[in-house]
Amino acid sequence: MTLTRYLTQLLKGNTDVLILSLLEREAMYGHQLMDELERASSGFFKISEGTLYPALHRLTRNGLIRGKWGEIAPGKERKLYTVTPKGEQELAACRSTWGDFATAMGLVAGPATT
Amino acid sequence: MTLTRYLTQLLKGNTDVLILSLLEREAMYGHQLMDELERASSGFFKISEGTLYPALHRLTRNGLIRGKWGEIAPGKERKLYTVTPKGEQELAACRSTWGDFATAMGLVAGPATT
DNA sequence: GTGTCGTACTTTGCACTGCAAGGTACCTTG
DNA sequence: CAAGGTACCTTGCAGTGCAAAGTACGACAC
Repeated sequence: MTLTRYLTQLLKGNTDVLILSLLEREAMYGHQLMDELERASSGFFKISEGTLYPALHRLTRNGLIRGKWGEIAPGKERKLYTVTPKGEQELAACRSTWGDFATAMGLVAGPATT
Repeated sequence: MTLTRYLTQLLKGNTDVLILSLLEREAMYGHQLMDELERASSGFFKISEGTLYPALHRLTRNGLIRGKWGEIAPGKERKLYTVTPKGEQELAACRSTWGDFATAMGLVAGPATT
């Protein structure tokens, strides 16, 4: 399906924004993020581990989030991620950019007389 | 600038949709598409040749558009592209997908209390 | 205890796309 | 003729999503 490919490309870049948005609400660990993302988007977004973990490491490397091992329950160690101040700024900037982008898309591809 | 990188990633996949949308209105050739895209988006989208031509060839290879050499004026040969029926269908599908994607983005990253 | 399963984290290799840069050809203008 | 602009094409690199494979550990059944 070529539509699947389109979706894959659409996700590019937005993965980081989605992760930051979720972490802004609440600190989470990897798999929790995957589940929350799917639920928050009503099942629309389903990212795989091969997408999520590299993204988390990338965001960490860029100083937008920070991960700390912690015990979420007796005997349960998880890597909890939180958004840094720099991450907050970046997220705000990306939201603005996304708005502009969506507007421009509407101008060009929008006049769908559908 | 990391925002520039974000924009680059956002464009991924959408290049094809933008090109199809413009060609749906009117047959055009390469450079004309670059100019029209910039104008139609109020200067927001500025794609380079290295993005445009490979995209045109990709769309042609997939049977979504068709290019024919023609004389647009005495002594001026240009490669004019038109959208095929398959391209029209694809474009409609992509528009629908784009709408769903934008909606999902709003659900997750939307609550910008900015 | 042992085996099996599910959860959690990580990494590798591939596929796709945008883009800077370089190349060719033609027409126009000085 | 030289210089510049327009138009088309190609190459090499960078960034990202993803399938797949690997490791580790706790929970459960037997």
